[in-house]
Amino acid sequence: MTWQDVRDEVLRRIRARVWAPGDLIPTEAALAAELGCARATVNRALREIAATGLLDRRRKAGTRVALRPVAKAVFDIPVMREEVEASGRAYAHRRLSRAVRRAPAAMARAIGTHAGAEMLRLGALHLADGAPYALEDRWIALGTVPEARDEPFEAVSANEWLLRHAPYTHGEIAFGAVAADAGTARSLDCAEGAPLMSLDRVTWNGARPVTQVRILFHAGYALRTAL
Amino acid sequence: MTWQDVRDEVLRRIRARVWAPGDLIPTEAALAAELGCARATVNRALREIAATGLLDRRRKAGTRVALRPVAKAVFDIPVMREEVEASGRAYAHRRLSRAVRRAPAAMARAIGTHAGAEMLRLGALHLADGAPYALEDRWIALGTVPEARDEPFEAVSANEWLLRHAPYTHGEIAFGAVAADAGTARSLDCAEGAPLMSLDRVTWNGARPVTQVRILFHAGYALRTAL
DNA sequence: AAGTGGTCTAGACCACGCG
DNA sequence: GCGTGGTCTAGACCACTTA
Repeated sequence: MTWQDVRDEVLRRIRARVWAPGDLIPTEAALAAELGCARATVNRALREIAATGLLDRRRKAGTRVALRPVAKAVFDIPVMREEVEASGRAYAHRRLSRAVRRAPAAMARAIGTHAGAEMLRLGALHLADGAPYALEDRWIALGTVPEARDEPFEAVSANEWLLRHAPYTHGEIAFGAVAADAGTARSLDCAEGAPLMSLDRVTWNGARPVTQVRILFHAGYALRTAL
Repeated sequence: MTWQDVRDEVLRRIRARVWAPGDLIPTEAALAAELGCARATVNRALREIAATGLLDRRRKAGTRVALRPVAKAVFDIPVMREEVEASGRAYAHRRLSRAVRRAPAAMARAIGTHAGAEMLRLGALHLADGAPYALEDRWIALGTVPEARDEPFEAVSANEWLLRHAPYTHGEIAFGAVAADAGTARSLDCAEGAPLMSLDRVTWNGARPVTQVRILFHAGYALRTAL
């Protein structure tokens, strides 16, 4: 009886409505005895299921089948090179612009720095087999990552450079839909006003802002995963 | 030394570049000895870190700091009622249409049923404090879920009903961006051509298709998570 | 106060996959 | 072949939460 076996058996009972949504299921000790394995094995199995949202576990209260399973899905955050190469195409990266700027007020608020702080602004285009894949508009906090000032970001993409040189402790990410403006349409070779997926990401290292980036994907891009 | 302590110490060393990307880190046994805890504790910690993509683990090859960390993020799949109520607004649901139809060829291909199979097609609008929140276009496979034929889906939303009556074993989900057509714009109270987030989901119970749904969110909707 | 999940330990065996 | 991670076990103590 491996923990995977226990997990599958528990899932089977949930799906077969042996344990209906809202029901309290047996304790770890009881299941271990019934299935003939150690309590730790049952614990591992139930912990994995709870992580998918199908079970609610609370000390003393026990384990219940979730009333309304909050489906959770793990998405791989796009790392351009991987994503493009995984599809069998050649990845390339072109720097469009590079300038040291003072943080506009809105950005300062968003990342928690003071307005006017020095930042490096980078524009870049990601390509798959030469075709536009995504357009990137990035701000790097020079107060946190001063070495970025001396990096041209031509051969190496900002994303890959930052992964190696600027660790972060936490961040936020959001996907949305936006209409392509004229410049974006030109870069991504799509119609002006075309609906595009956008990705906004902000990362911090402790209390210090590291980078803020907005990526606009080519028309037709979708974020996919299995359930 | 709890597994969280071990995890934090390992993360600290990765961030401090004690172990640089690509480096082989000590074995579980070595770390357990160094940190003064059981190997199982180290295993749990490393397993958790590996799940976030920061470590690569392979038997015999050992554990390495990921060269290009594939960031993974867990998103809660929107369950309308929860999402709306979590924001402090009142949830409501309005059925727009209901009809038994034969599966069009494109849909049959997508979900793996035969063209012409009987399906229940439902249109619905989800509301938050009376304002349009999302527009739903759903097809339910009557061959797999015959009970759906007798359900009006007026009081209960299709999503909530299916969660209780039609278990699924696996599925696919995709987020994209689309432009609002005239009908959608009217339903969601936005401009025609406005960029909207779309969610497409297909689920199966074993080899049998259960349901296919496309949801279009109100303009400005974004899918968010913390890193 | 007591029951339940959360975790640690020490030891063991196994399976995979480099060399 | 053999080193490394993957997992199981049996027992123990702890922490949280609810009754």
